[in-house]
Amino acid sequence: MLEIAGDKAAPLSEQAILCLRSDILSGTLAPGLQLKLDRLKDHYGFSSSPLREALNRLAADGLVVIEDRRGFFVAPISIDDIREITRLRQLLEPEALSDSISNGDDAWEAQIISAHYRLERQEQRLKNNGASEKPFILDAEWADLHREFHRSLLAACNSPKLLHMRETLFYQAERYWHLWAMNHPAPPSRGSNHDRLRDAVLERDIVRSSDLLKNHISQTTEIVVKYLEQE
Amino acid sequence: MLEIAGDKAAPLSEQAILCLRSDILSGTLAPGLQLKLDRLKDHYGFSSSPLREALNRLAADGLVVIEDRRGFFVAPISIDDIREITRLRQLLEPEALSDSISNGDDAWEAQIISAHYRLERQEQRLKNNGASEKPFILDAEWADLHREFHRSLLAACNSPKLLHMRETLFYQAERYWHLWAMNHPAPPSRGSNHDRLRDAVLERDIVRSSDLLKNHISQTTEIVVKYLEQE
DNA sequence: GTAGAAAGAATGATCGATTTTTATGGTCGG
DNA sequence: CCGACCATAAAAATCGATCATTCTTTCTAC
Repeated sequence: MLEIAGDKAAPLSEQAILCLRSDILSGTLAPGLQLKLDRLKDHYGFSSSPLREALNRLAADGLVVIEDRRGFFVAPISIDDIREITRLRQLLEPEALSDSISNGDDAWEAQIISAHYRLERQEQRLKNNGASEKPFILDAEWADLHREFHRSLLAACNSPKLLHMRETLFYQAERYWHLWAMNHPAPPSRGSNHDRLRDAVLERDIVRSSDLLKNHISQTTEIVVKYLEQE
Repeated sequence: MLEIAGDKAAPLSEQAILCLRSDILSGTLAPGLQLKLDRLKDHYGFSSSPLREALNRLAADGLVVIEDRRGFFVAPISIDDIREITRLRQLLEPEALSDSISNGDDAWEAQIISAHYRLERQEQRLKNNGASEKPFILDAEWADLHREFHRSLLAACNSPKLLHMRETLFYQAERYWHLWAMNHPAPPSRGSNHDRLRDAVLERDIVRSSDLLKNHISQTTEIVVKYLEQE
């Protein structure tokens, strides 16, 4: 049976999730904002049913909070919150990474190399583009590739639940990075982190790569927290 | 539609969650079963909108899986799955417990003592009731009290996200306990586990209580896994 | 002038019907 | 007898309208 392109349109509720998540992560929908269905309907063109479905699922990811009979709100942000996210990422990601390194095969390695290469290329492109004053994270393409690189590192972990939890935390953290980046023209300039991480993982050095990963997570969070504190 | 009770009625979608979760945990809705909306509508009396909302939220808890355009299914069970649940519980629960022990105040201690007392009383009642051949977990009241006791131990942990993750895992594990219990007339007879756990926690002994908790988790899982393997 | 009640508007929650998509069963040509 | 193909039935997805609750504003009484 041949696969025809037209058939596989995702359900509207899925599309709504993508739109909403994207706008929440980018801050277009500000933290704390009430998400009124009428507004969303007008803005996105989805009807209320798929929107409610999307909002319910995003609530599970911690990007939306539900207050019974009062509606949906973009999850608020706080220093405590990003600290919590960081702590859990530091607990879960090394666990997943250790698994992944133990189980990964050639295809897994290849995927990592590929993802890293694409990420690096995009960084080069951005640097040359005169947009060099803009932090990478603000570029949607970079954000996708960055997410994909980190995912590839853990892809051989055989615990779907662990990966899922880790993914929701990653999304939650991304929102803070955006927030920081929007107020900071200077790029983070910690480019070689990903290189070292990739190398340590490919060398199957669990201890070193876990440390690098934990440091990577800490560093990013510290930058964000410093910014939030001075607000 | 007459709603007699005052204004504090939960939304139908919330009620639907409770009904569905209860029936999934108890096995009334068997693992793997497709949850057709028409059937659910007839059986529970909710309309499709609240049902879909409930199913979406239960999917976030891992009790339901969604297949796009094909519907909702009760999450399947497997040995790998319970092992995964167990592994994550062993990772998260000690982390939360350590927090809780560090932060807990008198009210927290009192809550633990109270929850433990109520659990023990219910166990006594069940033992005397001639239903002594039935594992405790099959008694809905016991299951609630048991859940509450474990929750109380961790209640002083200051990471809501951690507690939430831990809670979803606990629910997922409960389903396996039920499954085992339905095929085993003999009670588990590991009664003093909870006593020791309570004492260690109240003594603020993080190491010992973490060990006890991890053992408690392992023991239960091993029983379940042994049962599943012989199937 | 202010508190409290009540009307009105806004919005979430729910429903029943309609539209799309998937599953099923039967027929035909090989 | 097997597999591709169509027709039909089943079910999910979606929609637009209605119902119920919460929020806002207005009005009245003190």
